[in-house]
Amino acid sequence: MGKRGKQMQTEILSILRDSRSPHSAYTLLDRLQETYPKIAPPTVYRALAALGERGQIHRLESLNAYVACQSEAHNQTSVLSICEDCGVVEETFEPDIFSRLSAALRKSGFSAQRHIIEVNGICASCGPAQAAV
Amino acid sequence: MGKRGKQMQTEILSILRDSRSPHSAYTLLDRLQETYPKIAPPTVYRALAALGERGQIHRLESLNAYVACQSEAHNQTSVLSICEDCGVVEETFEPDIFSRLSAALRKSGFSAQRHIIEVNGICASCGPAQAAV
DNA sequence: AGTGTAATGTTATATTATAACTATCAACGC
DNA sequence: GCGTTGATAGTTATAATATAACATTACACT
Repeated sequence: MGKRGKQMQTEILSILRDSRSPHSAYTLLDRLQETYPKIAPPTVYRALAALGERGQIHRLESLNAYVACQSEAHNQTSVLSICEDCGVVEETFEPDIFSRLSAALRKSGFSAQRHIIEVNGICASCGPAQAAV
Repeated sequence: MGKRGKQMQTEILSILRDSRSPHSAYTLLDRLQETYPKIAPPTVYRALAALGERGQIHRLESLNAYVACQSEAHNQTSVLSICEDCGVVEETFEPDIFSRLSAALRKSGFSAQRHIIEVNGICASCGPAQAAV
């Protein structure tokens, strides 16, 4: 990994950390182009791939977008809950659910390697309890 | 819904049911064009949307692809397990896991509406037990 | 410096999805 | 029957996401 790659990864991570909402690769590209006018999509995708491998970001498969990992312990599989109202993504850890899931699938001979759990709904700040206030 | 729309939906459903592996929208488009040479992407996407709403197909968010629902009871949320080796997708029902997941999120005020659970791994036919045979 | 390898840059293009507009057709009141 | 309306489908174009393929640079080692 060269200097430039690291730099891009750091920039992307800081953009993602500044907001709890997901950003698409092209939103990130636009942001990076403010500083580095000439970068192209592969640069962003390479940085995203590197960050993803280290567990520093998560890809939201249902949105084709990316968020920063909110935990210290990267590479822990997590549940990503997405508020349909405000767009905020929260990360929660439910190791028990993952192991049950793996166990359930193992019964039919399936060996789980990667779990993708995304839940759409309404977050605490947007929910009816808040709306009523 | 007109005649043509229904026809497309039926065709797509039968293509998807003929294989347990996911098909992309454009693979389906190619297949449909063998019979209806002039159809365009929106036709396919409209049919997929209608089938999806009725729970007759599932979209694999992590693959941007579609499979037929394998259950009689559509609209039951299911776990989709994807074999990384042969590509086959199996659908399993774990209502208990979904309710635990919703319950866990509810603790932090999140109200779950839609669960996306996809698991990548190796299926029974491709697993080490089989490889050893 | 010279060579080999990995990282980055660049161009082009593939893949997935939808917007926006037009045409068709069926149901309805007249 | 005839026009009006609203829903469905067709068409064209383009947006959004992602990667292939190749050129260039940087860097480590000799």
